[in-house]
Amino acid sequence: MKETIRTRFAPSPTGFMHIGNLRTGLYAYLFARKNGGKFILRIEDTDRERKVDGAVEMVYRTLASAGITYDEGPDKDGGYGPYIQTERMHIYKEYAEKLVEMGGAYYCFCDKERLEGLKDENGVHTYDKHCRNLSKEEVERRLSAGEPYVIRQKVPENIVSEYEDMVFGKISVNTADIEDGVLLKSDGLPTYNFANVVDDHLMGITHVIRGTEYLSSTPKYNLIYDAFGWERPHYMHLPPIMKDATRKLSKRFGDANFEDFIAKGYLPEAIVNYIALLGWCPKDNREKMSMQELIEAFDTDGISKSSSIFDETKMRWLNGEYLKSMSEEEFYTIALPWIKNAVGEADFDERELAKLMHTRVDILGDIPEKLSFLNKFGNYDLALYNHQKMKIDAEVAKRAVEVALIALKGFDNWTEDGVKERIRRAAEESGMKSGQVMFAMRVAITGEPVTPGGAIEMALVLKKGETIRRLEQSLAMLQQR
RNA sequence: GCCCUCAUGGUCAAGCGGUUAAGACGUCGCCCUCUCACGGCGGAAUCUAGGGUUCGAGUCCCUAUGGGGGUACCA
Repeated sequence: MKETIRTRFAPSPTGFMHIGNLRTGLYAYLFARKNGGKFILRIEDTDRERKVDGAVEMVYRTLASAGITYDEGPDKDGGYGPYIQTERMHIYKEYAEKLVEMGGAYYCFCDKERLEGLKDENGVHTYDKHCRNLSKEEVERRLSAGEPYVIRQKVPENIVSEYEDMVFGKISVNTADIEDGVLLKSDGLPTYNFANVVDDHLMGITHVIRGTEYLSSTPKYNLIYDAFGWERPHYMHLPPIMKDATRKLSKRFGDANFEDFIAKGYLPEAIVNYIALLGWCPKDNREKMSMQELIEAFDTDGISKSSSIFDETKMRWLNGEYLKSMSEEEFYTIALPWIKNAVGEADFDERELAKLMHTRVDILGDIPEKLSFLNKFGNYDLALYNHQKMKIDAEVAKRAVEVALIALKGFDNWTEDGVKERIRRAAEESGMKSGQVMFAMRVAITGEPVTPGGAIEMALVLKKGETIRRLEQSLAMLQQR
């Protein structure tokens, strides 16, 4: 029987979840789901210095919002727990000692000063294996004398350690380039590397999916698996997501985290969809895909080896596609809070506003700016009336605005057809083109060069009273020039 | 320094020894049109460089260059 695939996502709770991190989790999730396996969440919180309060909750919230569900985790026991690293602390020492017994590691009593002295001209130091061959007796003696120690990995000398990465292919490193790294620190806690290997093994992880920063150190981890006599997992290393050609997306790049994008008015599905495409391409080149479609299409083959640059412009577009594919009702529901926020106390028809916004925004955060004309009207530049193609300028506009004002002042059928027809007739009667009148009217009642809709739409949204008031004010401005 | 690794338009990318080198975003132009947007149509723009291998190389090999990562009692 084929083994059940188990992948894990192991974030450190050091703040918000950034996009690169989330993508790693997403791929691990997709791979597990695609292959009918299990996806496990493990919290790696051993770095007490960088630990941030509330960050674990943030991980839960982000995954839930992104639609990434896990089968096992801190709050979902699957029999391989605990799933929080600090709760597993007792395990590592035991395994480190066991490894010493098995000959894969050794006690080291070298102090900081000695280690410092090992640095070469580049400030890089490589441990000289000073304690590697201490006699059993000496180790016992020093241990019982209470000397501080660490446990180091006993890396086999001069062999080539290699493995087959699922995206990068064969990776091989000569052990001469691998130092006898610390597995257990002098405070009795494991180093990340060691904790990772032990946890992955104990949790039955079959496929380790993580960033390329571990690509070249994986042979070292494999040697630990070997020393324990454990089966090595499969590895899938993912290239980084960059901010630009030379800089990785980092937590310092403020907007690169999930929550901020949500706050800017992005849809979680769109973010997930976009990041899925950063570094992976489905066989059929589809772009807009639901989570279910991503799961079905996901394949290791389509994963790229080179890093990719995060392009918010494209994510905006994708988000816009999601918005546009919504029904009027759906869009209204999610846009309402943003519209309310833009409109404030003023009384406008939010459904109409939602309709106007639907095809005009890529992200919900664009709404307030697009609706600013509702509550803001005052002196504007009369040059706005210049439009060559419409054959119009302020002089022509004066007549046009007057025509519109007269036509609408006593008019009560304030509907799209009603107002439109009225303006059309009035234009005709005055010998002007209806386009000219509408153009001028639109500017006259908004004071904006660009508006989310034409004169009629603006008039309907502003309602009669405000429309007339603005027409009068604009006419006065035009007459005074 | 040493080790690992990557390299197709501005960006994401397809390509798997023979292609007019896809597609998408962006950009530019046109159409639609009361501005904008939506929608439709069209254009410009890419194989880092040099050596091999081969009848033939974006595709395979080597070198250089550039980028990323590692080289910690960080993760």
